[in-house]
Amino acid sequence: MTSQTADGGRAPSMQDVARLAGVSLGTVSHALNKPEKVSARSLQKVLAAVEQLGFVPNSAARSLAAGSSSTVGLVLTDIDNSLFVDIARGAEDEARTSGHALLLANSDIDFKRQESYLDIFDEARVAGILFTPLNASLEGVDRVRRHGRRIVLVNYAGGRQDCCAVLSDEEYGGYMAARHLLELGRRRLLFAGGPEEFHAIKERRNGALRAVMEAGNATLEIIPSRRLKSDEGRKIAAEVTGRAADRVPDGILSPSDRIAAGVIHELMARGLRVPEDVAVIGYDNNHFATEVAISMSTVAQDGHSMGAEAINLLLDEIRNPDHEHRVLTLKPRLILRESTLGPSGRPVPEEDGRLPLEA
Amino acid sequence: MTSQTADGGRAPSMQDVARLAGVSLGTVSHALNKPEKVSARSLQKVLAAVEQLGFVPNSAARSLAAGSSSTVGLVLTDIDNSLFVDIARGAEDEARTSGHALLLANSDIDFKRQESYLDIFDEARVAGILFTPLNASLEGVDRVRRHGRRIVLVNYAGGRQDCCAVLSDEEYGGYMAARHLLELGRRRLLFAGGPEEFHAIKERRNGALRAVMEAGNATLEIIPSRRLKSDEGRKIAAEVTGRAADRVPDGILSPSDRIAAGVIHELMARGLRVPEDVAVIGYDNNHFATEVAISMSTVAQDGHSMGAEAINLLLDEIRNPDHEHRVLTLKPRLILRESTLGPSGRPVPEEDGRLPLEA
DNA sequence: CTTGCTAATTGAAGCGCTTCATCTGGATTC
DNA sequence: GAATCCAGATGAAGCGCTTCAATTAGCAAG
Repeated sequence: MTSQTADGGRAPSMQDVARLAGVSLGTVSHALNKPEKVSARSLQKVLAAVEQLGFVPNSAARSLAAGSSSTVGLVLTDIDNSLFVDIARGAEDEARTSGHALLLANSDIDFKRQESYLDIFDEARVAGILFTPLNASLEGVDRVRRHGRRIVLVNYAGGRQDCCAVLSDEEYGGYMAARHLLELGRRRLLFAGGPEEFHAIKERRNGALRAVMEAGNATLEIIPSRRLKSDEGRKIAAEVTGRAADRVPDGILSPSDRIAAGVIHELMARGLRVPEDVAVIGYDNNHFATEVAISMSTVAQDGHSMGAEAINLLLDEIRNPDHEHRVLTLKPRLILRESTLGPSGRPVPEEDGRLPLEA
Repeated sequence: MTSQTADGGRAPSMQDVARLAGVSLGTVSHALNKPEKVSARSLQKVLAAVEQLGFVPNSAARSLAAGSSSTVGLVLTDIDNSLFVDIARGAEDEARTSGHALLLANSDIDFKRQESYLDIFDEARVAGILFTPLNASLEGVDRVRRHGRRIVLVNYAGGRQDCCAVLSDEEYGGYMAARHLLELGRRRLLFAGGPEEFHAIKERRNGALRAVMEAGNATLEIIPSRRLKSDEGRKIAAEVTGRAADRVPDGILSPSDRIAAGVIHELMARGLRVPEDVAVIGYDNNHFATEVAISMSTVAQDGHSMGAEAINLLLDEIRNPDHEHRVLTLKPRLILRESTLGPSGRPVPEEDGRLPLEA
């Protein structure tokens, strides 16, 4: 309770604590880090002194002396995308249970920032780094690994097998989405939007294609777009509704919820019924997916698990001397809502029998 | 280019660089930190050695020796709310221009996490902390300040004048929103949703009340809700549309875009026209505010400026010996879209003559 | 009362850097 | 050519902690 204002400016050090408690420096350190190695009496005295001085350990000194710190750094691509928010939460929860703090850095889809934050964590000698890289390049990964830093890739790995990674099965997600539309009886499918140079989007498209091929009697049209925003969806919806009736798609899947939201709203504005006339399904289960005019079916990647698993891989790499790198690929889940099922809109069991999670 | 794998495991230190470059330790340090104090020849040699060894400075050692680090910590309340995302971006941009890195920590609306991250930044002896506190308590602020840590409050300050803060004028935001509805000729206003114990929400309500009082011939009904999610909005909309025609509000303002989105969608689902029958305005200009069925009018707090200004206050506190604490209160902006203006929906100049920004 | 052992405690070495007082050597001046 | 300077370079002292070898205290057994 009692703690004194910084007299003399300097924050109290362990030395000060030791003096006040009448024990040696080493004992204070032990008392704070491995209390079981210290007599109850000393422990008592040390804690009292800590309290009285308002002592806060200096983590710079600690990690300098110990050779490494206990915080984990997470370099995020885009804090505005709820997938990454979920990843951060999952990582944070898991890190916390093992006594590690998680610090975030947001690269904001900027390659140079991404690299610079990698370096900052590297310089800070963090216990490890979780990294959701941009497509572009993984050179930063090699750089920090050369310095002995441990790093786990999340959400994208560019095919690397030489470090741990947690991925989402994008191809399968696209497959499930298309297959769901096909099972609803839709045959003229449209894959709406997305820049093809993104690995994830290409995969989702491939998955959709596979489902359509399997079905045999269906078609998949593909209209790419440059960005992933909702106006692209509106534009695409406007275009296809202008067509002859037999060329209007009856099922639309989009690699992003934003685009899907644009599609849905534009279709409705033009008098088409969703899902009766056109069923629409998005991707990502963004946190706003239920705030749309009609709640949106989508493919959910379990960001929380991705973050948590990534931490586990990292901890194994840290603690286990004969650690072997592993790449975990998590299956996404279908989440069915009104935009494909209609107002009855309650979730139905998905393929493998589990109930999809409600957001 | 050439850099060698960690032989011997140990990362190369400045000592190693000095040896290889054939200069002293001190010279290496100078070359790296204040190159102008060093001859061109030494600089050359040092940089070459750094390159060859793949040397990365140890920031723990640096901040231990220097007494403080150059990173700034930002403790965020809720990474899922785009206001905080904007604050983070603004802070990050501004910090970067002055050579400070910004590390984020997400308390996820959890008081204990919030306090623990405050401590982590405190222990790391960061240059300063930006803090968006929960209502609950500001005791962590006092704790870290006692240790000499500098801290700037963002978005909420609980009336404190003894530290720097950047706030948003919530009362004025509520006032503007209500006043806008009144200027559209609406007279039966409804303030929809929000837990009243939140300071910001109470303020917004007070502002709305003030506008209605000023108008004289209008009424403001208030229906609180426990949470800020869209289903609360749907519930409220469902309730009021069930009423006798002359008791249905013709203008609804909500302290959150989520609630407003629920209101809009439910009204439309029940056959009411927005904005012809009921004009609706939200609050926060969340990033999904344009992904709604009809784009949503809202009150925008300029998170980016809040973050940037907070960094500036912090830097002044760090650098300026006769710094004085200041509380900055930023005015929010009205952003007018279809949900109050109708399909013409283009932005009109706001009160002070500036054009509202499009999201 | 010894002896032997373990549990606690101690103090010093060192982690990798910054900084400051000190020293060096070449250019400048008279 | 001696005296004066000053940019540059140097090396040691510490920053606050962890850790380890060495020491001491505490206690049961003989």
